[in-house]
Amino acid sequence: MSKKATIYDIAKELNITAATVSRALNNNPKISEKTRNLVLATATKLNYKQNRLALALKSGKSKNVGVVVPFINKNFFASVIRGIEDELYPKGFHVIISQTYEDRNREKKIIQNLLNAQVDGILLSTSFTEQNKDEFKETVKKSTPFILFDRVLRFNEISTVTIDDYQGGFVATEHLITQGCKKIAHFDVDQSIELYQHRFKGYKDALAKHNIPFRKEYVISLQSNMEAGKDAAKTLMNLPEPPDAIFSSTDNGLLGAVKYLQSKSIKIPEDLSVVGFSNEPFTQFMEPSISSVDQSPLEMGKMAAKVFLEQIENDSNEKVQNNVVLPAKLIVRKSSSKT
Amino acid sequence: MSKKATIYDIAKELNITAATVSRALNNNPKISEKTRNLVLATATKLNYKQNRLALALKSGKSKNVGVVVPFINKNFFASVIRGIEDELYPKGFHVIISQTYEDRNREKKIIQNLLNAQVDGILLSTSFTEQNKDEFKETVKKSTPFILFDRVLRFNEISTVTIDDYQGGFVATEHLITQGCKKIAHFDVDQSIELYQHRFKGYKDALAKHNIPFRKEYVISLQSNMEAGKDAAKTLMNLPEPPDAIFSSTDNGLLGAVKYLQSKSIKIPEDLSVVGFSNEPFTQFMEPSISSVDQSPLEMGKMAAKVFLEQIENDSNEKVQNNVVLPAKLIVRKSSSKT
DNA sequence: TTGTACGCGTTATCAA
DNA sequence: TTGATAACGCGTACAA
Repeated sequence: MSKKATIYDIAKELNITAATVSRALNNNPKISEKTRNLVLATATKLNYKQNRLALALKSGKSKNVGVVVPFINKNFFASVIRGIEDELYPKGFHVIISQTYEDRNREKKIIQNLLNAQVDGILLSTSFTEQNKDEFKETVKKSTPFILFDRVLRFNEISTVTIDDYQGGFVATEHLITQGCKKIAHFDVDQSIELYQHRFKGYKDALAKHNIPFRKEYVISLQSNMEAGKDAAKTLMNLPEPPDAIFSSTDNGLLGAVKYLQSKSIKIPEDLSVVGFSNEPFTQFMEPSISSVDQSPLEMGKMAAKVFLEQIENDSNEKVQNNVVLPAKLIVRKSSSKT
Repeated sequence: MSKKATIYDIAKELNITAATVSRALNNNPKISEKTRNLVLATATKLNYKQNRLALALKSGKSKNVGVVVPFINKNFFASVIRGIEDELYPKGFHVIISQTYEDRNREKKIIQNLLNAQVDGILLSTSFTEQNKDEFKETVKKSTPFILFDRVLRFNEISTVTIDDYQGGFVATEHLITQGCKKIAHFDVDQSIELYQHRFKGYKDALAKHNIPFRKEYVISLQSNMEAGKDAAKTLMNLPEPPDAIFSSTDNGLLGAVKYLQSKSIKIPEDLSVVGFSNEPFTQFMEPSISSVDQSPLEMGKMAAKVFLEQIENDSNEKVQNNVVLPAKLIVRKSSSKT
């Protein structure tokens, strides 16, 4: 058996026609029990396997979905993908992975590419921002369903899955206040990205609720990496009145800050309490362990997949838009537990 | 433009035939410059995009490769996948991800599934072991190229990409000896998996080279998780003569051990030095930071992809078997630096 | 240089 | 109940 068996091979074997074989294989009622069994028997005998490509071409459904993220090997995205896979694989879908490196041009190419591959849908965490929303819109105006997750842009026709970043920012900040902190700084990343806007707003509103004045010198925008975090911490501590807490929208930035503070013998949480965002794995193993807001990536992936499934079931005539917001859970650890 | 444009649409537009359009699009020399430009112009005008499915069915090449790993959201595998993607995407391949959860039955189904999808190759880290090598062989005896990486089984016709686990085990152990450790324990995981055999052998040979007697009570087999690591450390420390070092084949197991040792106020590295394996991200952020053997997952992914590419270029008549062994790099950190 | 005709593997429609 | 035929979108011998 050099070549793969087709329905023609099994038709020839039984002196019937391929159409009949196809019917037998697909549980079509219009066929005699006898020939069906015959077909099934020779199918296994010839080790026949359905060719998904042919089926896809014929049906117009490839049973593939594209998943596009900035980086595959970041814990958060890897876990989201896992959630998507978990949900979609049992339904017979294959997941095609691509990464953008946060490069918008690359993202456009990737989307085009996936569309050419006739994927049945695209789940993506975009690197486009409010500034280039229109450009993004152009590459998306297709009949193929798009689901945006985590890093999203809002359009009337496109479903999104996010966590409640506002609530996350609010709860984290309020927690620090409850611990007795009064001078709470904030690490922001990029206000042209919705989720950072929301975290920032949560922070501000929590301060306001507790009558703590907002000070703009306590807010630093930084890249999401250790070096930037170090610099930011340094800047803060050189202030005439340094903060007694940091709520960071990025765990990675916070990591750098913590390392810097420890090098300066500033005690965490006694001298300064910190809470991060993302619940990166390292946060729980550090000394002290770092409090962080969990984004439940697995659930987010599953939810994105579910929204996609609903979308393609719903007689595609009218698009159902669905904006799911998952809860954000603050995980309190030593870095913000003074008692 | 509700429907996607095909070559027929653009043919009709120009009153030529689809064949001519196809030629123009594929840089076929047998065509006049004039019609080519005409075709190209209307192609962009109609927003034509090649249907990969049809091409795949026609050519027998789907330009998809399957990647199968135990878990997507483990740092090591996520990074391998990233390496594969980095290498394959520029060559026009799409990467289809699947995870087995270390379930052999699931792995078999996944492979079948990918084969039905007509992937051009499968790169996988298998959950089959020496004991069920034959069963694995059966599901693989296909014309589709298979590349095994990290967790491999050896067959004459199948290429593999691994790191030098033996060398990793050897160097890690010798490093501990150099640091003055004389009673070096070993955390093993599963001797039916080749890579753990090799690490174990490296450990033993390093001891032998330095005339340190091998003690079998110093070797513990455990699951790759924190709880198991805790128990293992406890067992070791309750020995009449507890070790002064641990070389662990698993970072995760070692993590549990370190936590246990610290809870017992055993100082690392002063009282006991440790070296792990995998260079998991958390190892560098812990206090003390943990020495570990790096597996260069990115390179492994790239290499697996390269081996695959060679394989399909080579006029598939004779299979080229290629067993690549990447170097293992010991990363020395505080947990094994006494000076 | 261009057109005609066919096949890749399936399924769906119509006839028998 | 089964067979013949067309169609999905593309590339490519072969003929013109």
